[in-house]
Amino acid sequence: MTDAGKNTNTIAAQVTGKPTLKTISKLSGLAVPTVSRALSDAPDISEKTKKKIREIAAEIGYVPNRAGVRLRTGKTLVISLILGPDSELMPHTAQLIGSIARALRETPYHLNVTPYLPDDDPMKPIRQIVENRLADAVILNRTQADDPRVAYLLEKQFPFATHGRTNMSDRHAYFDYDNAAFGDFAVRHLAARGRKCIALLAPKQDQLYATHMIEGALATATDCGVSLTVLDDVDSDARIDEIRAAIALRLKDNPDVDALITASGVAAMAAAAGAKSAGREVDIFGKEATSILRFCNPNILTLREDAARAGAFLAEAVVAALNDPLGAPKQGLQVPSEADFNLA
Amino acid sequence: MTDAGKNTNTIAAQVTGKPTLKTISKLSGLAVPTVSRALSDAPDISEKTKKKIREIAAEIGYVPNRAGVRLRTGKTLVISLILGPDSELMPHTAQLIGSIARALRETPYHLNVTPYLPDDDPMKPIRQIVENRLADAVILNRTQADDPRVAYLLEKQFPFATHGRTNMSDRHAYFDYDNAAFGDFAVRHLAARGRKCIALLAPKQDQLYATHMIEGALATATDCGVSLTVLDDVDSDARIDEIRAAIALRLKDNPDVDALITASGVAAMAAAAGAKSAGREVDIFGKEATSILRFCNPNILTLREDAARAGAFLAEAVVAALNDPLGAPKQGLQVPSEADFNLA
DNA sequence: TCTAAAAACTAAAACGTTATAGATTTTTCT
DNA sequence: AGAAAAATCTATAACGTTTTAGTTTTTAGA
Repeated sequence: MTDAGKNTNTIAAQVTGKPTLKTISKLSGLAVPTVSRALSDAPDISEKTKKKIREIAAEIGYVPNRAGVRLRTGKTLVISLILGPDSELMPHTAQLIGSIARALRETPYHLNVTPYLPDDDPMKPIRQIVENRLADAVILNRTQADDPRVAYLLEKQFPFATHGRTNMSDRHAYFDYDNAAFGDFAVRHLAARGRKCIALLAPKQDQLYATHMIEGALATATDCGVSLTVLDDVDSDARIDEIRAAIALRLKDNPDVDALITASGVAAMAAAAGAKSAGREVDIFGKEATSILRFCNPNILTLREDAARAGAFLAEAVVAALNDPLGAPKQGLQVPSEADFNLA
Repeated sequence: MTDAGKNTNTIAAQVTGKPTLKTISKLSGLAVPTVSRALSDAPDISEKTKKKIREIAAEIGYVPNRAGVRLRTGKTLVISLILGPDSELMPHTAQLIGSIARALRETPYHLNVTPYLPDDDPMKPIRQIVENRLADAVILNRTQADDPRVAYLLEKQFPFATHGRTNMSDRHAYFDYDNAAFGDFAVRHLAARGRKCIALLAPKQDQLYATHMIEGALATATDCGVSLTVLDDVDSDARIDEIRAAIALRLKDNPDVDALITASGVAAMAAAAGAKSAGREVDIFGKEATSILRFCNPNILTLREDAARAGAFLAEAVVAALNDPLGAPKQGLQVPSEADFNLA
């Protein structure tokens, strides 16, 4: 009744099924390519036409069919996050994933998770993605200094960004925690608390983050006039019980150590337990994602690593690389600040 | 030199670019649709032809182009995991994601992560996926008893599986932790330790998992002859400091309580802190994902919730639903066992 | 006013797949 | 052997998009 007098119903009402370019084409009387070019703001379409087409598209809620785009252009509109088995155990991985996915919502890209197993070749998922064009870009979660995946992606000129630096970092987008600044901060703080003999827990493998941490810590230790030992045969990525046992042993070997710096919250916890079992009273300074340690073991000093920020940055970096393949890769560091610090 | 005498190079060597059905068609002398039907094991292709085509496909490493399939069939080969903002804070979310993705590797499906924000309408991502066919199925991470997303998906007959039961659970695939058994286990264990007056920490909202926990705990409490109080105005999902404060208050109100059951590891930790600040000596029994509490606070009793198993199950369940839409939905419960138990 | 140039639009083709309907070959039956 | 039936294969078309190479229309220039 209400619109009985009108001979033109709303455009939207005339549409049945999911709208396509063809729908808009019929509605506007213009050819399909014209509609396509209008929506992509091509220069050879008049402003008047563009406006009309955009209006119709908005009214009927046109959304491009991804399969069509993908088939025609070869672009997948997918960004793949490569997840190693250790990633799943890191407390901040979920935040990383969530924040990447959330940032990508502002873009046409969707986030895809590609896992590999401990006994898998880490190259396999990457190669599959590149060779079968399963994604337009990838994000690597935990990189090593000399990461073969990074070398491969660089060689193939496949867009990517990494969480963690590598030896090839000048050539790719990354986000990393500033572990040198962390080392500095930790040593400075421990020195201010009157500690004189600090030990730093480093992984067995030659990891770049450990290198940075050690560099930062060593420089500041010299500065502050405290001693710094690197316990470099303890694997921070090892199981918590192993770390505890190793720490206890090391403390016995180093009777003067009165403070410990660790690379993760889990290691900090293990260190606290190890110190306790060795009957030693030491300060522990760790880096953690959740700031739950403050609660669980208030004697542990921590700096918070912001996974959400990392994810948002990586998403932006990788999209920037896609939009401008020749531009300089976006690189970010989270410099720890007082605000990230959990006082004991 | 080595193969100079051969007039037939390997087939693979003749192929340039990414192989398609057309490539196989040319190589085999058969029409493209024949190749397609052979690879999909259609009944009207001879075994001899199938064998030949499969061999060629294997040799040149043919992988179907997803865009082609998607455009033609409407199938996306994507399964989407819906991630709420709270999911990111749960310690087992990363494991859940990883295990789903890993299980899907055995299938043609890829895992896609779709997040929503605290102030977003939780229905929005679901509606987008269903309306724009962005995935063939979805997995919901944390469901409420009366989840509107579940109602919507059921109405639309869109395939899905949930992590956590709902009021409509008989009609959809799910995996859940058996919280009734957890309640039973916890009460039984605490009673065996000589505790007489147990309090159970339940969320403010009417959550199904809490209902189950309470049911299980109550029944067993009667059985064991211990008293059980439900502290039902404490939100287990609240911030850790709030829980601590609330617990401390509640303990003062209930001077006889000598044990606490919580739904999560975080809550258990908060409860431990609350008990301490109230100057009370109580047993804490919680459910956790990482079994790190045993290390961090060895006084907390926990049962381990296996997120990896949940993920694997959900992946299988959702693929089963896609393969057989009319079949009975797959439903799984993780029944806690002694093996999952961390002794104090 | 007529022509040349610029602007605005369109026709056709292609990306890789699969469904439908039809064509060919082979087998079976009388 | 010939016809009918069964088995096997193929031609065509379509999914929705964008690119290329036009074609038509408008504007500018003389």
